[in-house]
Amino acid sequence: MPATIKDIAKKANVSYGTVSRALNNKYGVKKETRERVLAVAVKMGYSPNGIARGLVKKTTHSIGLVIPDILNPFYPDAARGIEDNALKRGYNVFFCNTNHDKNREIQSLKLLMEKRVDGIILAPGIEDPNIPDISVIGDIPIVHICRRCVDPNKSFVVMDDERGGFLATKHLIEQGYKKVGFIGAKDQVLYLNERFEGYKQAFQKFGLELDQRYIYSSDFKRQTGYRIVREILVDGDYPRAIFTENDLLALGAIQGIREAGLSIPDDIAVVGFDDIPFASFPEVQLTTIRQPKYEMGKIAVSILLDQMSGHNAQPRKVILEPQLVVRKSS
Amino acid sequence: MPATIKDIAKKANVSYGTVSRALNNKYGVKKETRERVLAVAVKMGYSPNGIARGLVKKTTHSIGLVIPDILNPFYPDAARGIEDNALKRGYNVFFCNTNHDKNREIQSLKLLMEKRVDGIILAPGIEDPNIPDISVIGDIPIVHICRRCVDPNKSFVVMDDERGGFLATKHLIEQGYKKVGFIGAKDQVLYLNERFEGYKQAFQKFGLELDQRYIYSSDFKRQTGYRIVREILVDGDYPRAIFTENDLLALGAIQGIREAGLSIPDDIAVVGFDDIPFASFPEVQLTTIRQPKYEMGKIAVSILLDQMSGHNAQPRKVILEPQLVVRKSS
DNA sequence: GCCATTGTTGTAAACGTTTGCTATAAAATA
DNA sequence: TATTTTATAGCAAACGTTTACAACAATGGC
Repeated sequence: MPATIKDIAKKANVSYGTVSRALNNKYGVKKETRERVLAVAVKMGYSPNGIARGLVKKTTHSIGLVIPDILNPFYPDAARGIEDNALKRGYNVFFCNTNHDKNREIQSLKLLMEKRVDGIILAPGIEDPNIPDISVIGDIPIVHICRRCVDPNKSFVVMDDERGGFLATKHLIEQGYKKVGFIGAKDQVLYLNERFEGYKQAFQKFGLELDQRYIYSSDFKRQTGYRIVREILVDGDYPRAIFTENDLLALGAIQGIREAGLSIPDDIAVVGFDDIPFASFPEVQLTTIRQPKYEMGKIAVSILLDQMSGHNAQPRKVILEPQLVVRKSS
Repeated sequence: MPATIKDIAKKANVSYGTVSRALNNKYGVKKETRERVLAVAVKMGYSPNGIARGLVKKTTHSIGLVIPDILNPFYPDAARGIEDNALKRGYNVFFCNTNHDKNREIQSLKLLMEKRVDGIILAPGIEDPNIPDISVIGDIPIVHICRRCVDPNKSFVVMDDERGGFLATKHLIEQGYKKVGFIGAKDQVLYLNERFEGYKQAFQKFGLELDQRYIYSSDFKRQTGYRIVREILVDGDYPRAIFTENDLLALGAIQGIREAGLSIPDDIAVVGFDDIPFASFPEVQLTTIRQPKYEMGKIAVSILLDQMSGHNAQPRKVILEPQLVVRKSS
């Protein structure tokens, strides 16, 4: 329905090849012809058809973004870093939220492949036993964020999660806590859980014994943090400090602790991970490990664009430094 | 680079028209031929080229989503409702965040137009004097959310914001507060600010005089709510209750009030708008007006899809009911 | 005044599909 | 057996661009 290049050509009395050249500021068209064509184009409200263009140029100027949970405030921040920078370079981003559902992750990647996006940024969800099959995207450039990709040929931008876990746990131990618990996805996950590794490492470093009773398996949801804490508090046998794999879990835990009539950090200290905006609110004041979320997205885009251009395209592995932010919950 | 329909045709010894029919389960191809073709296709790892398909079918199976601020927790919720339902029907969504920047909104819409998305869901940002020009999208179906579109031919899904503002203010007045203030975007916005209207309406209904001193002009950011409150508290002349245009402003206001050593709701009561997840956290317990965010996104998608199908395509104006959620901040 | 050069424009193939039309062979009908 | 119907498959146009190549006129050098 919108005007095409041929419509313009007819109105301007030139061939449509010339129109294309005029519109794209290509060399080889007389100034006055170009101006006439342009005038006709704006008068007809011409909008180039990216689909047709994509077919011949084999590039769509769009990238795909796959994340596991848009409701986790970590991701909107990263998404913003990605979208800001993509748009700046003229790229649109296809956005896919998987709810940590592996099948949906695959489905999304397949759709992105069919859409022939020029590149993909993937924040994988929880892994599950049927090995995640990234191969559905053919050889579309991809960069992983948040989680290292085992494939040595693929780029990623991650935090040093192990160090983050270490810093958090070390902080708690140094505060004098002996019984430091962990809440996180230690089981569902096939790959190494680095934050958990860092936790264990801190114990080792300080010569403390790991107590399996205080390690609680969980997903990434606030409610789960809440539920676990309520359960262990009725038990009576609970740790005096807790390191949680993300801030949402920490917030749930804090709620559980408070509702049980205990105080933070006097009865139980809590340290989270991510530094989502809410963590800094005066009502919360959660000690946590800061991730440069926006930055992470931004870097991922520029790596991806390098990869797509073919220039500077060797796989890059970026590991960002975590930062302990001490607030009042510990 | 990926295998095309012609590659398959060659391998399977049929014409490429037949391959297309086989792949799409069209009538008119012998069962064994179809199976042979399908086998070749999976062996070659065929992925249909949506670009080429889009060119001939004039439909891309993708929709655009334009929102003003992904960092406001209201929108991820709505985005999830949109993406869930779009994906269910096989549609991908192009995601655009505008940071309340009108130029960027236009740029995003233009890009979506070039990408020839089948439909658009738009949550407009703050309006500004140079009239927002939606016409860049030609006649792509569009449905507005969060804000009513004046064009009678366009669909929208909104809350009854005026009623929401009324309910919030009424609640405060009924609690016995006489000096009820307002923080929100009363100035930058050209169109009628319905929440503010509801606020004024409540005053009228209770026969109270509106006090201009307690009406504060603001954007939608938490920091702004904080700043405004700090300013008015040093002033000394401040309202005893505040209705803010959204929850982020309320959270900022609460922080400001607490940091000034005042207590909520004893010294100042606060009511927000949106019911973002944090509002219900025990640390916050913000009284607010609930918006059915996920639902809103979901409805928008189904209206849009109707519009796109041409069936059931008359413009629909959906106005959802607000719900007052009383917590501890009032 | 002839040839080479330059600047401008037109022509047509290509991108990877879908689909209406035609062609063929087999099956059904007369 | 001759004719019509049906099932299957091939052919080619179309979608809206980009771009290599050819065509042509005007210009300049000799």
